[in-house]
Amino acid sequence: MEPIQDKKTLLFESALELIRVHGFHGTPVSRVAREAGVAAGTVYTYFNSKDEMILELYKYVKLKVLAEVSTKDNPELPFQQRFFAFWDHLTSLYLSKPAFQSFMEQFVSSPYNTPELQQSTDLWGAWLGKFFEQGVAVGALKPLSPQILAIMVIGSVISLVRYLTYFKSKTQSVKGELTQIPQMVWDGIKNH
Amino acid sequence: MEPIQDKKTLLFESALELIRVHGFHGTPVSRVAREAGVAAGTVYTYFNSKDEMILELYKYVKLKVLAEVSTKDNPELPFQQRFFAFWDHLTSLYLSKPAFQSFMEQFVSSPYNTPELQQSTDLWGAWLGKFFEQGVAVGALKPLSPQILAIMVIGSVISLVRYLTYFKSKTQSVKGELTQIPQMVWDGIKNH
DNA sequence: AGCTAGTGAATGAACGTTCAATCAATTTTA
DNA sequence: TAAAATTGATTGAACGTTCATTCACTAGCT
Repeated sequence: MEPIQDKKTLLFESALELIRVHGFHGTPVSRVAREAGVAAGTVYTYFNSKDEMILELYKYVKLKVLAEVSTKDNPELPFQQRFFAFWDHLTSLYLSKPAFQSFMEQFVSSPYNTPELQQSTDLWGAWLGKFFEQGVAVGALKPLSPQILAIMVIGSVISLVRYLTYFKSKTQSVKGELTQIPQMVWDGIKNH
Repeated sequence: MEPIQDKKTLLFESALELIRVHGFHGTPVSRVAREAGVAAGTVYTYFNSKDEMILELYKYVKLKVLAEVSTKDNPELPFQQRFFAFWDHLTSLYLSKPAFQSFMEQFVSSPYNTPELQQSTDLWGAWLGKFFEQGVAVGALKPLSPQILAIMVIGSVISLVRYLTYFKSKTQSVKGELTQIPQMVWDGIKNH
């Protein structure tokens, strides 16, 4: 846990956790404020509206994910190794911060998300694009557009994490097999 | 389009479309009623609460998906062929009924969804399980648990459909490559 | 003193839900 | 058969609550 920097971050973290449990509509602004230790009105010195807060929260989380994954990537390594590391980092990030995963999923499937928003400058998307581009460039990946490759990979990570979240109990039997998922994805996207 | 059977179905369809556009919270019961051509109070002769309506809607949609996909499956065919047909049917169902896809995504990532609900009897999940089991049994798929295989496949379908929904314009460049996604998934899960 | 940040009670709109009244259809009675 | 009674679905105005947002006021800092 990094130290809380400013009040905005405090509000973000408070909102994240509440939204994970209760969803957007189930988390009143007043509650976000209270959990963050401030009064309801204070939220409006940092955001113009609840909607704006949620939009900024989305950008905040995306940046955090980018920071985590990009820092741990080592472009010197052979691409296959980078891929498995990437998979691992993203999966464990989501598993260790369930509020990230939950919020992102809720957000992208909500009316907050629009084609315009998705196409606006998106550092995480850009980083992903470059990552898979490099994989293609060095001949490790099938010569497909980075977007298509990202679809494959991110989709599987999300499904896997969701599965683990909803079937915590049942997973004893299949836990051993879970490590095979990145291998399968790799088999699907690798060249030859 | 099948003819509208009863008022419940009418309410379901009305709710589906409204939720697709405005989300759960953005669609008041009164609006669902109005679009269905009934008064607000009428909704409560069919459902005990808005929440209950949404839970039933979830089951309704899952059954529709199951009906569509299972009817079109032909167990006589070689498994690889069944797999590509399955992929195709599920993808085009979601693309042709955006409200299905949108509602299901919103639902599963919302607080409505619980581990208990996911583990309660689920015909669609059961059908999927059997489908992939058969693939393993005939030696077409890697010997993994059906759940794991389902994660891989469904995850990619969802990501693909979501991508197409949010990047309608950009897809000209990559559209040709999209057909390669099921092929990649197949490469990942097939035996040897 | 002046300024900024923070407070939290107050406001008003929106929403889920209720319920007395209405209506259409069906059954009973004469 | 015709009138009367019964039934149950439907209506929509009204209720109570919740919540986002505002704002007059306060606290703390320089």
